[in-house]
Amino acid sequence: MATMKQVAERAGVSTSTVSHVINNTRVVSDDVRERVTAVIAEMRYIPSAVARSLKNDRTHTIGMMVPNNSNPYFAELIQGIEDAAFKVGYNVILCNAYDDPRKQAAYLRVLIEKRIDGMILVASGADEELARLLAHQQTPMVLVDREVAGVQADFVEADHETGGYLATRHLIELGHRAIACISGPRDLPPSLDRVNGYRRALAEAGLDAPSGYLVYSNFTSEGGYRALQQLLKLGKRPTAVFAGNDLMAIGALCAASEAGLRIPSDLSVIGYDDIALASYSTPRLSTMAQPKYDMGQRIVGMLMERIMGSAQPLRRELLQTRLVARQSTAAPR
Amino acid sequence: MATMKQVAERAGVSTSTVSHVINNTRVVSDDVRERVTAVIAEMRYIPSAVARSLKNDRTHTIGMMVPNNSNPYFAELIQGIEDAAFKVGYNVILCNAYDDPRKQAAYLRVLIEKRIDGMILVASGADEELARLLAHQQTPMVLVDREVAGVQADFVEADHETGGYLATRHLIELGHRAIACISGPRDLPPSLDRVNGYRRALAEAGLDAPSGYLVYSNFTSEGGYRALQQLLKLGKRPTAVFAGNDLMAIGALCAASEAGLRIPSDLSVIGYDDIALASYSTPRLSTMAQPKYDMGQRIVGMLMERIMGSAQPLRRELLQTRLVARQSTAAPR
DNA sequence: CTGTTAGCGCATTCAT
DNA sequence: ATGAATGCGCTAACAG
Repeated sequence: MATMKQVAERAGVSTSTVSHVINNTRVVSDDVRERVTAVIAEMRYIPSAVARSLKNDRTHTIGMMVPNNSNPYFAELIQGIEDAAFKVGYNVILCNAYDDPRKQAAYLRVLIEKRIDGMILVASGADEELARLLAHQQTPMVLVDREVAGVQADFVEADHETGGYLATRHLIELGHRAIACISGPRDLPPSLDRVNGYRRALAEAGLDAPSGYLVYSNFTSEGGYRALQQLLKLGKRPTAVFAGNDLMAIGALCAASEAGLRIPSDLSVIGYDDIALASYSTPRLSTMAQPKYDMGQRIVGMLMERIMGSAQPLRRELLQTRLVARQSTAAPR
Repeated sequence: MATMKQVAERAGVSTSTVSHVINNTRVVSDDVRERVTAVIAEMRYIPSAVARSLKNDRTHTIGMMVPNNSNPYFAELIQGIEDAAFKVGYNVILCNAYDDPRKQAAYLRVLIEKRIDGMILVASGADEELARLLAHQQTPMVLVDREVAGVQADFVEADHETGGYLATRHLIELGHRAIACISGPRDLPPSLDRVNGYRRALAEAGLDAPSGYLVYSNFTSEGGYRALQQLLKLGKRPTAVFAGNDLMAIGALCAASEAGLRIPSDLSVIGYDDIALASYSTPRLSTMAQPKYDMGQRIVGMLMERIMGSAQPLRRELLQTRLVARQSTAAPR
């Protein structure tokens, strides 16, 4: 791989001149500029970002840690972020923590070694190692969806409590009174916030939910499938279900269908996230849309401000979700 | 951020000694080793991979270019790759080309600047720039699913032709004779290979497909949805459909349902990929499973061999797909 | 308008 | 068993 020195020699100029024509950072005579440019093309010289980073103390790389890239919510979020980052000249290193705090800490360490300029963290639980690494680290960072104890950083999330509230309100307004909830893991704040919204809506409407109506599962289709099977065993079946994410809602749709229930006439189901496939499930899924694209934009925007050295106080951005009523919800019979 | 030099000073040793205790690369007295280790911990020193890369000419980073991370097939593939890479001490920089050859070329250039050790490319069309960059580049690379004209590199794919053939055979064996095909874009070889397999199976069974039975669309749910609507307008409706990927199959399921058709009694649908959600569509989707995890392992394995300097001839790995019969296919009435 | 030089943080050769 | 010195490829301050 050609180096700048070789280019300089071949063009009969100094490396600093080559550097300046590449970066347009000082005046260069047309004559010389042309010659250098020609040599660069001829030798197919491509500058080394590694050397440049060492010199400049900037890698133009950000790290993105997510629990699981296979969850379409994260995949879509990542895409928005990768997109926004590319536009401002940044690349993203993707890290799947698989909800394993140890793996997450190991990754974080590697990212710091690589001297990423900034970090986007959708945390998978926090262990000591993580907290310690983060505590003494001043790498610009924005936390998404999940705060980390003891870590001071900008934070972005879509209002889960209100989302859960609005989803449940939607069901109530359709006339449902027996409304169950399939929640994500009980140790994840976003899950709990959504459940809190669900509860608030019920309380406000003077409804009460039998204890069996709230079941915790994990954020997968299988989780939703099993949870609905469990709900269907109840003596008094719910007429509507609020699922903590679309994956679970789709699993619930599947279980309902296999149990011979018609959606939405026998059972209404509403999800959360509005992943791309929610528009094409059978039937099309009603859901609370998270502004994933907007979130990606803002997350990158906030991170860039920090990277550029903004010293403003920590920010918390609370975005709003939006009800998307499709075919999986209707009035009870 | 602390540097090795600072650590050395504080520990009262030379930088070379610090380097050696960190990398365990020469004998160091227990006394000194302990002292250095203590100072490292105390100063929270974390070595710079940037400087190390400049020196060693290795970044322990690979670039991964995909058309679109939001397609679950790619998301799951990425996950396997990222997983395998992590195990051997590599990170992956994710690049979404959005089927835009120009963006792809721009990304590639950046990756080369960053001196990635290897590249995994699921190409989005090839433009001149890409070919030129690649042609004169000896970065280890493995191509996935799509070859690039003029580029010599290892290649991995799951046998699309056989996959299409087996999917169609499955339908034929169930007794279908009017079998349509919803294909992906006509400019993508994997699409065409699957169509070829479809045709071969039909021919072998002595069946012919009216021209309207083959419709090209794009690899999204919406694409499948629209394509099925189009098929349903035909005078002689098919009794079964082979969709080029699961996203399209799920879109087709949605369209069929909205048209009042029952799956699989009125219409059988088989997809391709076996994305996680295929197990939980309504009804559960029959599909050709691509060995995504295995592919990820092999892709990374091959790439690592190249990175380690293996000089063996170019390889083509053709993995096999597997029929997963679920509830969306059955005998015609 | 252009060249010389120092140094970014580290690994490694050569001495001792 | 340890240290001094060099250079990886680049940018930028300084000099002319």
